[in-house]
Amino acid sequence: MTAIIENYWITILKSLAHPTRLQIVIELLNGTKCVTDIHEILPSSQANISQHLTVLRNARIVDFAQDGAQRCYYVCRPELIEGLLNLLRNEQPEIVQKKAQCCLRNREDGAE
Amino acid sequence: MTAIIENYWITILKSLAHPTRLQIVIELLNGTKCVTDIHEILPSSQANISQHLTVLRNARIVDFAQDGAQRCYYVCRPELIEGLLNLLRNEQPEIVQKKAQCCLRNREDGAE
DNA sequence: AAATCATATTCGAATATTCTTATATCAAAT
DNA sequence: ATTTGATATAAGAATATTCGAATATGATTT
Repeated sequence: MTAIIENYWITILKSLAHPTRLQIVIELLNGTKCVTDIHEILPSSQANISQHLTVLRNARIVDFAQDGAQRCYYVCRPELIEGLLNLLRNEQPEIVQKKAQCCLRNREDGAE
Repeated sequence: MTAIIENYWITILKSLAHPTRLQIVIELLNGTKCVTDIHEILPSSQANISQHLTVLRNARIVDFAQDGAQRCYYVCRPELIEGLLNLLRNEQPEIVQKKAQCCLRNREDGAE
């Protein structure tokens, strides 16, 4: 099983790796919101919120339903996003390996 | 339950949101490796690998055990990283909301 | 102590991201 | 048709990230 990295994994991770965008996503998990709603909750400008929503939409993390002049944004892959957030919330203790022998480079007794 | 974003969530997400770094982490999940090992697997320069390892280490995603002149790197929060990767691997279908009414802005009948 | 192997750091250029300002689009109401 | 409310886009400055080249550090061997 070779380690395959899909390009869109990077896209998803990049999209979430910004405070405002992560906050937007968290807010949307609590319920569909239009741009003005989000603008009222977060301290960013309307244009900036809109730009971030475009990034999230390109990453297929959010989508919207048009309602008149409004666009009601929602998280279109809630399981993925909630799963990621849950993992981040469950801060686990770090493993410490005191001694590790990772490879046999430069060892006389290196078998094979 | 307010939506709290921890700074280190962003740090973790940012660290993983780079092809080389994500690849490094995936390789390390398969077993501890020193810098030269990683250098032999990935197409980046030694200096660059080292730089990326520093980023991952600052995010507390990897750590190393010194073994002579070598540094054997390993993923120090494997549950977190494997969890994230598993979520990314399980591509889930996107939800489509045809009609959404996200807020009662500008509606006569808007109750409360 | 000099040479060598393994790894890290510094510097700087190239590139990408972010945010602000201004403007454009588009639907609904007047 | 004009205005208004809601949202998007364009342009550009400010900032951050990335990576190569050169060099430094530190452990091991000779």
